[in-house]
Amino acid sequence: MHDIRALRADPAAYDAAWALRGLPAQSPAILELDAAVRSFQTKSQEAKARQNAISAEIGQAMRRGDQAEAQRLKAAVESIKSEVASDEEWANLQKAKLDAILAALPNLPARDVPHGADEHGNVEQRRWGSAPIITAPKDHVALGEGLGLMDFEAAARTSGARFVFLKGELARLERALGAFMLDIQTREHGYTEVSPPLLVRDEAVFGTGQLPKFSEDLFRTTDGKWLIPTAEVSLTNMVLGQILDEAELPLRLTALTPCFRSEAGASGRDTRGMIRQHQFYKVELVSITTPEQSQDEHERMTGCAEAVLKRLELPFRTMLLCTGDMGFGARKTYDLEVWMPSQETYREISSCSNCGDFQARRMDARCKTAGEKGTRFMHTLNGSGLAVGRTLVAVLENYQDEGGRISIPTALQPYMGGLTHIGAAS
RNA sequence: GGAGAGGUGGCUGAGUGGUCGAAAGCACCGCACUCGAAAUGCGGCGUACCUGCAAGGGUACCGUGGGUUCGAAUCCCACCCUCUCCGCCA
Repeated sequence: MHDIRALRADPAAYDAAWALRGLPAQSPAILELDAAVRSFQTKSQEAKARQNAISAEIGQAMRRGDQAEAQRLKAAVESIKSEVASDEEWANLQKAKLDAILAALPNLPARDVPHGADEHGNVEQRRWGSAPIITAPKDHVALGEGLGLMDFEAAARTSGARFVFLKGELARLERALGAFMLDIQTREHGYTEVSPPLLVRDEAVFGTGQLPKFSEDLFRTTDGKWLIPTAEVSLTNMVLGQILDEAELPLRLTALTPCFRSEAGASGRDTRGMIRQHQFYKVELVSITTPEQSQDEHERMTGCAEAVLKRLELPFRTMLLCTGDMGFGARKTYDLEVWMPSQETYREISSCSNCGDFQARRMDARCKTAGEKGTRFMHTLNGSGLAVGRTLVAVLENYQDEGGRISIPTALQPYMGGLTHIGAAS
């Protein structure tokens, strides 16, 4: 959500920032509605003040038993009443239009975000590790099915496209990865582990920005709740409507949860394999900070995500997303992309965003210093640390050998009961 | 799912149609007293928005949204949430 007062003060800056995201100028329509809202609000409030004054007089007349005077005043208030009602109705109507526009407009990019129309404008920040040398690498589907531990056909029968059954060591590998990541983030990076609700209400999904614009990307239950597309929704909304003491910040929260996405706009993309599923596990990182802390926290969080890939010895690169490729709520985003040997390319495995006060305004989540007057909106950040499904794919592909066996990354072996390989014994 | 109770300011808790944005207590802030502190006394102490150069003025908010009324924390309707008991259940 946007600060209408800041927009009023410098509409050109807003239009310029939205232009970087490919949007036409928004401020003329917004300012016109805003002016209409305020003029009718002022009118109705002034009329209401007159009405309240007369109502008080009626009270006094009734008290001293002057029925005639009371009746006279009641008649006098009639016309004011209808005036109040019509002005108020019109103000509310314009306000609703204004809110609808503001709620659907994306966050403004931070100043240091590179300009660009799409992913080609993203800028590589750093690169870690080197691609393993594998002759004729198989993709994770061939590997998983070859091991007899990955079954897309059975999943299609039970659930349709974009689902999978993992079995045996692969099911365990998924569980191991989740636990491994969670342990790193909680024990080494100071995040508090949370087990959050997977179903949330409209307010929560509005707060993080998936509603009202992106409802078609989500699954909805018959009683009107939403399956979370990421634990970001549950975790960030823990502060919905709250006022926190700044001394408590930053809040660092992490959760391992399933994520549910309809992938409505992605038909035909990544149809093969586990890259793009309706359901996947992810370890999410969320930080709630003061306005001063969020920039440093963003770098820190990105490092927390990178640490997992380093520990697993998976080659990756860190990209700074350009203005045209960022998500709705983000001011600045780093994507982590892991090397996928079968595709000979890097694929997104984590996305770390600083949302500034954008989500906090939508959630009405504020902070204050104890003893001081006034509140400020918090800053919120979220990042994957990491997407478990895609990490599993990356492990399979990067750790395969010619025979289709998978060696287990050293750091992960304790989580696999000491197992060193999946596949034929050696 | 059935029956009942209830949601008031940072907290406890009064208030069932008129000067209630809301008693009182606690907490907090300032001042006085004190060498200092405690205790005590006095004063202050919500949020958002509109308007105004400012001082100030105004509107709204007692779970949420509607309604009745000249006037609603108080009456009516719907919804949300919490608690108790019964049933069912991982």
